Amino acid sequence: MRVTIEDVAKKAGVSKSTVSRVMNQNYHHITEEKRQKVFQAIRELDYRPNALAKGLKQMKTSTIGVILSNLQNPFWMKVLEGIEDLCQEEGYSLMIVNSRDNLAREEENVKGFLMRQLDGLIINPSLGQNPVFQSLEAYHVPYVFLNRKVQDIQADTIVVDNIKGVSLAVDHLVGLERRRIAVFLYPPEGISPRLERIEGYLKALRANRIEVREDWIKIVTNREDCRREMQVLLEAQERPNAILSTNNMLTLDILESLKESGYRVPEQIGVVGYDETEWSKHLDPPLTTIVQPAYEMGKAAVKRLIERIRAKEQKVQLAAETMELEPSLIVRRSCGGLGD
Amino acid sequence: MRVTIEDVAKKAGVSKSTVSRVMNQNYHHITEEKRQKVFQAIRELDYRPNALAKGLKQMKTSTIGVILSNLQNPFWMKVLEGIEDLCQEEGYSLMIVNSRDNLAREEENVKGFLMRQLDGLIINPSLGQNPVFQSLEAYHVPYVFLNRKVQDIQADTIVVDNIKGVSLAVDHLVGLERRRIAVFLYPPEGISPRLERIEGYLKALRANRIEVREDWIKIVTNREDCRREMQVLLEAQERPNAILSTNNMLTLDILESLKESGYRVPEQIGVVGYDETEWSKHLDPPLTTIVQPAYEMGKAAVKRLIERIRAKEQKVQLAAETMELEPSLIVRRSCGGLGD
DNA sequence: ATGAAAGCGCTAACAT
DNA sequence: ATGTTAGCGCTTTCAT
Repeated sequence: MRVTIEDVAKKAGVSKSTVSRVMNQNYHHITEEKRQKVFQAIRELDYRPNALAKGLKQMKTSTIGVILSNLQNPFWMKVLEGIEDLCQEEGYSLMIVNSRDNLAREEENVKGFLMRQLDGLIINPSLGQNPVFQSLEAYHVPYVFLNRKVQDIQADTIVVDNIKGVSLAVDHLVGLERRRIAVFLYPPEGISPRLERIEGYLKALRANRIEVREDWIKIVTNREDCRREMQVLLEAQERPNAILSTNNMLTLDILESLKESGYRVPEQIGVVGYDETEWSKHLDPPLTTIVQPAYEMGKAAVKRLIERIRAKEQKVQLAAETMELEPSLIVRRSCGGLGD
Repeated sequence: MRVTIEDVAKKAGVSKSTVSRVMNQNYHHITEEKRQKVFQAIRELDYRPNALAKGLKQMKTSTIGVILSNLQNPFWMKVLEGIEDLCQEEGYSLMIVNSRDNLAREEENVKGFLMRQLDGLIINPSLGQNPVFQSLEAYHVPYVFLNRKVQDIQADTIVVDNIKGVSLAVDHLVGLERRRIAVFLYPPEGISPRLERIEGYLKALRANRIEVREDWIKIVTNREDCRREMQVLLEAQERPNAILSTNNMLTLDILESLKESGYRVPEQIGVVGYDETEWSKHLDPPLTTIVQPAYEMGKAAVKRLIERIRAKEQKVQLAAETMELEPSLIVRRSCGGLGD
């Protein structure tokens, strides 16, 4: 059988409560002698308290659930690192799941977390609207949304300023006399960062007095699509001299499509990527990217979530907040102009 | 308050047991009428059973814990995908943690999982020996090791044939008349894949009647180190004409060091990487890599783990097994010879 | 076919 | 300072 608190109590010759108190540092005036006995028994039996029983009794699990929409994307791994670091510091364990941008999976994940009585949730929502999010409110579970804003739900949300990010890139390109800028993105589908990036693109062009060309806004769903659209773009009479990518996976497809078409970067066409990764500097050519503060984003989410958990414990209301972080730009060689 | 089984029972006008039976499809001859009532109550109250209570009672959680040593490495994300897919199919939830190759963190993680009464563990061990692994045996928790063999512990282990992997690479290089092969690796420190890859290197050289040069075996710990060792290598009188990397992160550092030294790949020196990634084909030049079947590895681990969980339930013994998967080679341009 | 009740392992209020 | 006990929410045996 498994070792329980009862076994420890017997071995130490004390009651369960005493063991419990020792375990939880409630040294409610416990004699040093008994304390030592308990410690010894715990060690000898290699006792580990049953977290289920403890959680059931205390109505809290000291565990935070994280639902990410895409674990393959290294951006999220950086975010996760921030989450992990702060959680560890604050004494929370983590339960991480991957919704893979799939509504059904996301719903499963939320339900699973709800049943497990997690203390709080950090969610990078798959798509605009998942009905299951309503349950979050009904269940009074503290939660924070990451990166994507969810319509019709008043909730804490940590985002990065996408308008600013894109404008950083556009201004950089314009500074290099590359004013003929096409943009590639995945289908917006109501997903806030995508919408905002396209909005930022339009705004930035306008600010630079560049006319918008609808046919230079390329919405693609996969590699094939990207390749096809790239061909259309490059075979047209008027060609862009720069491409703005809005996603780091998409950037790889763009680079590949360009390479296949025999286009040289940056000589014939410049490329700006979104999200800095380990390999950005190793691409051919090294990539100029818009950097989002991923690690900080993770930390910010945990910080806010813990505030919310505490507020709930103390039964105080907290208004929903949107926290916006600042992106920046790393200039490498993919847009030329750096004397190479 | 939270909705409990009692609330559902009251609302449906039945006992808790009946609700429980309906929930768990133990339709132990329950009248259709009551069943419907229960379903309705569940729906109206948006009831979700408390997993802690359920787990406590049933002594199982239907949850598998995964301890990975490095979430930053995309190789592990692929493994994770395999794990996720099979777990979902088999009705298990997942709890994923990141030990970051840190013994203390790993110990915390194992203990946490033990306390949470998870049904089984999949562990990519940080280092050769973690004393906490002894607890796994003592607690009779089913577990499987991934990728790294742990000494002195008889346990199921899923690995990839590293000797074969390296020999694939060496033979490829030799076929391209690149017989002067240096190898880079992280400090072996008793970590089996590292030891095996270096062993494979020695074996493969011998098989090709190439003399081993100790000074071409470079053990590095980080980027700086890699850069320094690369300089030593390239400034020597006799220089290698190929480099074998043994890790995908290390490959990036190698490429960077080479670039800094002004060396052209593959013209002056060929490079083979370990582990295929999204970006391998986008590197400069596109990278020839040894591919490990990551997804299959994840699936294999879960498959074996579930066998073990079942065996435990039925109280049958299972002998520890080591399952070895086969690597392969993707040839691109980083070793030249492909008519470019 | 269904309900009553015990009990999983723990904590915390209450008693001493 | 420490022990006794009730109870967290569920499943499951045992009655009926």
